[in-house]
Amino acid sequence: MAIEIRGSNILAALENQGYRSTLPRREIVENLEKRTDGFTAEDLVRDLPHIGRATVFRTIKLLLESGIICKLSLINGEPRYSLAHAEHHHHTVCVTCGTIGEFHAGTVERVLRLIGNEVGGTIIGHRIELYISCAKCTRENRPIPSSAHTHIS
Amino acid sequence: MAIEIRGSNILAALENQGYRSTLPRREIVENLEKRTDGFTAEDLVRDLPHIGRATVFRTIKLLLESGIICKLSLINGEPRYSLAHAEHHHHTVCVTCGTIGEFHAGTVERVLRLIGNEVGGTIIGHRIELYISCAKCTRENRPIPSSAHTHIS
DNA sequence: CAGGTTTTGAGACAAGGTATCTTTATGGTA
DNA sequence: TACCATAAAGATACCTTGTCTCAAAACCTG
Repeated sequence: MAIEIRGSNILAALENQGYRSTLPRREIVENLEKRTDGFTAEDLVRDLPHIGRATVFRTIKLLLESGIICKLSLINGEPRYSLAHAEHHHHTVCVTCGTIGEFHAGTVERVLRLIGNEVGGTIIGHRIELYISCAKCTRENRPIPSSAHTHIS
Repeated sequence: MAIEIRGSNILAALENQGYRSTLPRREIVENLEKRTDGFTAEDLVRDLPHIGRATVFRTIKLLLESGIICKLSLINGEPRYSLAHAEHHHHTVCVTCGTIGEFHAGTVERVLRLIGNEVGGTIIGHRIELYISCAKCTRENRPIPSSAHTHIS
């Protein structure tokens, strides 16, 4: 039931922006609402083989622009999408199992704003990803890929 | 002269890691040292047509792993490389002209460390990009592409 | 300068995404 | 409810950013 409500919310959000509620869009939204972790565009393509690849990508773009999903990078740069649970937030990404979490930190935002002012010009926004080995992977002693360290600034 | 010295430093760094100092590598290093802003792999390929594309990408990888250059994302996700001027730092990226700057903020690092601890697990690293309209673009009233706002979390 | 190892270049391949073009679905309206 | 203008879908070609393979060339060391 909760899912039903959520689904209609997302579609309603799209409709409010002037987009039509079509069958492919409904199926894509329904599919990604079942997901509790990051996913790729190809995941959706595989799951919904009767929907064209282009449509999947177009819908992803729409959902990104509406802030319903976010796009983020694994430590090696691979893209992942994830449902947005909060208004403004960033992601923790486990480098070994790929699990994605959300966090928000006012302090970081404030500091970035200060830096932006120092640099001069106008702040548009920022991108932050925090790479971790998650609690579970750490507990299970899952090895950190050595390549991990070469990927981050 | 300064460039000469720098060039040999970079090549020396590669040699210290067991890599050979070859003509293509020397030319690539020389080329990217002339650059004062972000560049793409294709920029190098175009500039050095007698060097194979694979070699350019292989050398970029080497330089990334040695921390000599960094890889970052424009606001739309397009990759850019830039010479690393400081040990650990992040980048400001102008969304209108693409100019790239560096900054370092201990506060941000500290806060991210705290967040990592809260989440549990082990911190591996982070990625931060601060998107701005740089001082020059702001002064000249260069319009922010509206798409800019749809690309950031 | 011979020999073993690294590196290169050419080109095929792969992932992730966009553009184009024709056909189909949708939603408003008579 | 049927009609119509328009938005969206599907198929497919294409693009960008890389990576892989494999034979040939370049390096270094003795």
